[in-house]
Amino acid sequence: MEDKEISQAVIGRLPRYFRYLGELKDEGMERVSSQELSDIMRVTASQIRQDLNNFGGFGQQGYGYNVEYLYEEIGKILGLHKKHNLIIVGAGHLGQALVNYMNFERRGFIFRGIFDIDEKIQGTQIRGITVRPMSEMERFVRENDIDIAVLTIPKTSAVDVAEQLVSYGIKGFWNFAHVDLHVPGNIQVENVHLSDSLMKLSYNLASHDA
Amino acid sequence: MEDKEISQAVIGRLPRYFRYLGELKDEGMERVSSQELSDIMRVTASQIRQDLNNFGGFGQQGYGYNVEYLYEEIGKILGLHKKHNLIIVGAGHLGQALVNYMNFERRGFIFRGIFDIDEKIQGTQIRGITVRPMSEMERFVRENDIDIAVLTIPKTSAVDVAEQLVSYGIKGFWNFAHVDLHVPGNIQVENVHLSDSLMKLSYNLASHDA
DNA sequence: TAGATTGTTAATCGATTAACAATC
DNA sequence: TAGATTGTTAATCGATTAACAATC
Repeated sequence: MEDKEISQAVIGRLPRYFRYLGELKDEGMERVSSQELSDIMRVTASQIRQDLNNFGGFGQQGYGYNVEYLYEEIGKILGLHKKHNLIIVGAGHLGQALVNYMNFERRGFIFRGIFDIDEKIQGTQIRGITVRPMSEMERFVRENDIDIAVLTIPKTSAVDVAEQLVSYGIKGFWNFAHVDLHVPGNIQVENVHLSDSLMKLSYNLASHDA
Repeated sequence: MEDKEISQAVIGRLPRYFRYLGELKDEGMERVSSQELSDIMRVTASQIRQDLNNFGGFGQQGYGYNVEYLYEEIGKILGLHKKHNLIIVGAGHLGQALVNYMNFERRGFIFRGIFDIDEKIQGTQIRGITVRPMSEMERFVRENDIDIAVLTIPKTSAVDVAEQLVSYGIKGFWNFAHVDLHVPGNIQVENVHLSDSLMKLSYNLASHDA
């Protein structure tokens, strides 16, 4: 979509800009300067302007940025104007928690199906969505235009399942399994490694006692 | 604990080293060179050596690194030899999922208490832990040597609750609320912003269609 | 000893910050 | 027009990679 490759450092900051602009919008704020946003978000004004200018000139000299416009534009950059069809693989506690969290749907990420190997929960429903056996996964993915698979399964099976899903046409993974997936370069993987996150906290707690 | 400040970039890579070394150890591998590890983990050997040397010389010229020793040392650096007492604030689906995930306890993160404002679930148990009212939180934190609070509450209350918890003596937050906490500099915050993560995936999917 | 591989210094690359001309 | 603030170039800072002497 864009010409030059944008660094992941910049992309990682976009959702936070989006969040703060959404809040300012809800507060009825009409315009904001990079300096004001800098004060609120505690990043440099320079970084804000540099980041935004990777995608175009959204501001106006002497005025600043229109809050609602910038909010909408960042939303588009993030692809939030597009709908995504998701499946969850692994209907354990975490998988259920994600299905039950409504805010993702508000942003266009729609849970279409849930799959699990456990026969005891197959056929049950989670927020109105039936838990299906893995054997139905291929057909379901192909017939329902699924582009994202959420992996909330043990790491032992995650790599294999991911490989299968790639062959079914999945384009992106939201991977909660504690393992690195190896997928072709055209497939996107976003990892959420909770234990890694907790270990970072642990390190920072320990090193602060110094 | 360490002399010079280590960058968060390095710290962020430690859990991944730890994970791979644990796997190699389980496979019975005795020694590993930075080059071998580089091939497996797909990072440069140079980066591995640089990262490790922030904390000391764990290897031996001509030999490489002893897998088990390095694994243990990184564990210590990450503070995993210390126990942490945790409370969960917010007993919704996500809070419950975290309590039910046993692997954190294996690493020394022990869930001691669960708190929620919803009277209907107060008194119920999640994996043997009673859900308590918020009014009991202060006493519980002080009497049970709680150092980490896991926030799985809506963002509207997270900032206030965090401020209270700081006054009760909490040292670190594992924050799943979609808001930035403002806490004193001696308090550690590790954020898990799931919707930010999903937005990054969305961006990368969209930009790949280009 | 010879070969292998670390620890560490130096070179490169990329990201952040500062500065300011362009312009609303 | 004068003031404000962007867009963008230049300077700085930090992180990554390369190279190699030290050494097991």
